Amino acid sequence: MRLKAIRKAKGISQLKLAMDLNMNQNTISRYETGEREPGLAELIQIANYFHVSLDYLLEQTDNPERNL
Amino acid sequence: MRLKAIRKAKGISQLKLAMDLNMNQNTISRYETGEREPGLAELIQIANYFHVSLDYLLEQTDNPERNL
DNA sequence: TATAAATATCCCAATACGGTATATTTCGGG
DNA sequence: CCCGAAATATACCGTATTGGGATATTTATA
Repeated sequence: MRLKAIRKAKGISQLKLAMDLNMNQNTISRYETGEREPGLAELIQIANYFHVSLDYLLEQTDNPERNL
Repeated sequence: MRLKAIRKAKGISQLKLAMDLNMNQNTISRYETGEREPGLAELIQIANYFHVSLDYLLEQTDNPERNL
């Protein structure tokens, strides 16, 4: 999860992000420390919030040959 | 999850996929029916197996303006 | 250095997960 | 058509993982 870096790049706090996404601050913290994993719904919410792709968020080097 | 469609396009069975990924056949079935959600590790395994992006696998319309 | 903001951790009940086993559906050959 | 086999879905169950409230710790600022 590249969450922490992305969030900081946007200069927003865990708390604000959490509130915007109707989550708990500690949940965000746990995602960032890797103590917990987000479900797919949360993952997508986060990606959409920051306008980043899931591959980017999950640090997948975008595979050049893909989709189908 | 666009898993079922992708898998069928490649013409492989749930069982073969499951064995290739060291998973159980019913686990694949559950992902496809939506009864269960894969964790991030499984998700990435599957995307890599089929050489598709996570966004594609999760039916995210690749956001044109993205990644930072 | 005191206070506030930001982030991490503890404990817990609830849920979601995967495995084995089994049922159901799909499909090709006779 | 019908039967058997392959493919897929469902039931049950023990366990692991999750998120929330509360709180501790760290970081920043005045």
